[in-house]
Amino acid sequence: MIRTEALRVFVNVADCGNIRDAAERLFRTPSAISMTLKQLEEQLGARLFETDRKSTLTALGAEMHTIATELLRDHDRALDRIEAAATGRQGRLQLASVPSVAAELLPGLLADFLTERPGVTIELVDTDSSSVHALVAGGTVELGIAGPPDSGSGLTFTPLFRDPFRLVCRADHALADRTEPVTWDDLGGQRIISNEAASTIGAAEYRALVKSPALSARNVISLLALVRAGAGLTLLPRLATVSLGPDLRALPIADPTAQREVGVILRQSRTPTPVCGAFLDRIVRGTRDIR
Amino acid sequence: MIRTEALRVFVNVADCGNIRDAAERLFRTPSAISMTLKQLEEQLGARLFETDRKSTLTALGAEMHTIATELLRDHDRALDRIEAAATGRQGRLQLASVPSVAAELLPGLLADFLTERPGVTIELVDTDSSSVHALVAGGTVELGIAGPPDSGSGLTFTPLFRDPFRLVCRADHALADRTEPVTWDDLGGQRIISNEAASTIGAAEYRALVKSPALSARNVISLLALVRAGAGLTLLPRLATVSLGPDLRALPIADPTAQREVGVILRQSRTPTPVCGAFLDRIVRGTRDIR
DNA sequence: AGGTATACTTCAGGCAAACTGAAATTTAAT
DNA sequence: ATTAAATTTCAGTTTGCCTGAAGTATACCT
Repeated sequence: MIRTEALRVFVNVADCGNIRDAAERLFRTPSAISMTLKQLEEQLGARLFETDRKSTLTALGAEMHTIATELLRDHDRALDRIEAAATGRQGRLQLASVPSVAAELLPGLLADFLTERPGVTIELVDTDSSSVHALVAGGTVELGIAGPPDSGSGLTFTPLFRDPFRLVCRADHALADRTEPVTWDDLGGQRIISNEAASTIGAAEYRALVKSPALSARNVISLLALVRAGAGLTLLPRLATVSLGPDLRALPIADPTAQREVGVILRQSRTPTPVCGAFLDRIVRGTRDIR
Repeated sequence: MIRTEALRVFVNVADCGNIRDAAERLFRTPSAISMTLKQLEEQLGARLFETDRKSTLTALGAEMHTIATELLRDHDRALDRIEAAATGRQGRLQLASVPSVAAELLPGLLADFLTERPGVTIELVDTDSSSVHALVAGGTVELGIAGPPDSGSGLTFTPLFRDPFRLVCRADHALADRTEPVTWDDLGGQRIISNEAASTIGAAEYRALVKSPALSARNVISLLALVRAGAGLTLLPRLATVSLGPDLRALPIADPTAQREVGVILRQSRTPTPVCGAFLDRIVRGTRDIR
């Protein structure tokens, strides 16, 4: 069997015009090169060089040189692609995230990641937590960033950080200038606009506040528009409130259980691609301080 | 370094869906396959199969499978081309020959040769002996079939057979019905049309006959046309006379030195291509009986 | 032409890598 | 739970490449 490395030896000797220089290039001794060349010629049953001074190729040698050079080029290129795919230097990363993380955390992380890995392509979908779960479960997206999924969904959840809810109200609202954290009692009689993120709040007091089907919104933009319009108040994770306008306030809440958990969603028994794995490391490192 | 054979192992296992079958295909034991696979995953730093039952690939494994399959296809194809070139199964053979050999001997040999080696291309030039030498010396053609070249021309000559000259005359010529071989004396007073082949005849008597610049022709067709027209007689190698029409005769010549030597012309210190080498064998075998 | 330097090949020994067969472990199935 | 099958691990052997030294051929120089 003709070894690829024997062809590489041949091409190098042909290019150098002598064994000594080729040996140096290949970090071998001349004797090793000589033996490899001899073996190659035996396997082919024909000579590749005119004399044993390797300065001139036979006709077959010249033909071989063309074919082997091409072979090695393709070979090295393919091996590089494999290497790139395996180390995550190259590949496609499809991910879905809840909007707050997508807007506040991911941009910086993704920008750095792409700069380090020019061969990587990223596709980001931002949507609510349950859609993130669905996209990961369905394989549309490899990685999700959202709250914990239902058990038995075939998904794994790796917690990243916890994020306390805040009360969002207009700057001219009665509660806006409170210095103390807001209690559930403070919200008695207020109209609360429910939303998907806040629905994970387990506190019975909150449940009572949003029990009746008053008003709810799915999208953060419309949610805030409703608050701005004076339609009511809402609760949002802290991260979703960092870029509110001057006309709105985000007030801490006294109940420490009013928080959401954000983590990474993956499909069970699906080894992540190397790109995904690398980005995962990056996310964990990038959110360690928030935890 | 990732070996090509390791990739072949991987692709086979992926295709078979298990190690045992792949081991059988590759004439290895399952343990060898297992170790190669393990080593490959270590070199990549990532898993290629989801479980250690090799039935499902990871995302990286699937990507690798695509790349590696393509790599192996190209690799095997290139190696086959090399093999074909080295064994003369494929390639181009450019050869030049004197017309008599080209017309009488080569057609059969070439036809057989091409049937055995479908990948081979042949280009045949037929011209006079000295042009054959020039074409070989100039590299236009790799192999020549002709008389011996001048020494010092950088050509090698391998004798194939000797071919006695015959006297060509019209069927109604006075000499046409002779039963005895023709002597130089018989030709006294006859007009001899000289030609390149006959100019190698060394006999002083013949030299005397064609000394004065009477008539000469280069091409066999025109030479015979002249004889037919009654312009004179000529001497041609026996091989060139086997297909004369009924109106011409080819008479043996008494002088045993009136013969030409035909052989193979190659460039000195140029290793013949494998196709050429193979055809050379064929010529030698095909002309052994004539010698 | 002869001597010398250079280039290549050959040889023997060392060493690393790969393969085999047996035993252990893991996984799937009844 | 037990059994059967598949895979991995382990130890030992073999294979084959590489090195360094010695030998041979070639080219260059005087």
